Amino acid sequence: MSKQADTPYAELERVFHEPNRLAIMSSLCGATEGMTFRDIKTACDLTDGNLSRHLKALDKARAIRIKKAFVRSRPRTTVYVTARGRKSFIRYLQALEAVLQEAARKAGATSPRSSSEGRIGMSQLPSIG
Amino acid sequence: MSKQADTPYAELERVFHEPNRLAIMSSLCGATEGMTFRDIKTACDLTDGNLSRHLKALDKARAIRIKKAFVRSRPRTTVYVTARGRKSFIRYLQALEAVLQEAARKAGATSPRSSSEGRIGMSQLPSIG
DNA sequence: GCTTTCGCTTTGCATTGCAAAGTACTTTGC
DNA sequence: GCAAAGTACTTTGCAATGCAAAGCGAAAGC
Repeated sequence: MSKQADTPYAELERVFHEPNRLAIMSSLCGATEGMTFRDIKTACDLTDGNLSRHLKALDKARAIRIKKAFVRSRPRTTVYVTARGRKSFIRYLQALEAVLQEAARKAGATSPRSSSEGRIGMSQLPSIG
Repeated sequence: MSKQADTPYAELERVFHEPNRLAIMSSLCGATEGMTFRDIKTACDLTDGNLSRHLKALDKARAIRIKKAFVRSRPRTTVYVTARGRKSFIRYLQALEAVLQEAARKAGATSPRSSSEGRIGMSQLPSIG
C-alpha cells in the first residue's frame, strides 16, 4: 500500500514539511499561551495571506486550534497548538532527524568515521509513545 | 526585504526540500560511481515518471549530471552528483540541521535543559568554505 | 508478425505557495 | 461628520509542483 514504508522519508508529514509551517509550529510549540495572528506573522515574517493559508492547512490537519474573539471591538485570532499537533510535530521532527542523519552519513561518506562519535542526537525532544 | 532569498544558495536549496529529492541526493552522494535510473528508482522506491521529473528538476538546478548512453543497444541513463550539487546539498543539510535544532528546542521546551548536553551536531559533515 | 518487456518521457490533473486584491470593520484627521 | 488611514484578516489568481497514468521507441520473446 504505502509506497516507501521502510524508509525514514515516508515519515515526513507533508503538512509540516514546509519551511514556513515548520516555523509556525516551532513558534507555537514554544508558546503555551497561544499566539495571535500578528504575533505569528511577525515571528515568522510572513505576509497576511500566506499566514492565513498556512493556518488553514494546519487547522485542517488538526495540528492547531484557532480561536476567534473580539477584543476592544476588534477581531482577534489566537492560535494554539493541539496535543495531537504537538505530538505529530515531534514525530515529524524525529523523522526529519533520522533523514538528516542518513543524508549526512551518505553525503559525508568519503571516509566513514565511527558513527558513535559525532552522532546527531535529539535528546532535547521528549520521546513519544 | 524577503526572508531567505538573499543568499545565492537559497534557490538551489529549495530544490532539495522535497523528501524524494532528498532521498535521491543522499543516494547519489553515497555513490561515487553514479547510479543508473533503475538503481535510483529501486533505492528510493519511486515510479518512473516521478523519478524522471525529479531528475529533471535536479539537473536544471545543476545539482546532478545526467549521462545517456547505449549499452547493449539499450538506453542507459547514469546520474552523478556534481561538485556544485554536493556542496549545496551539504549546505542545505546544515541549514536543515539548524532549523531542526531550533524546532526541537522549542517543541521540547517545557523545561529547557542545558543545551551543551544533548546538542545536535553535524560533525559527520565536512565543513565547506 | 505481434505482443511483451525495457527504459525512460510526456501528459493531465489536483494541490501548493505566494502576493495582490478584497472585505469588514475601527480609528484618526480635518 | 465624513473621508482617509489603519487593523485584522480572507479570498483570488496564478505559476510551480508532485504524482500516477499513459505514451513511446527499441529490443526480445513467441
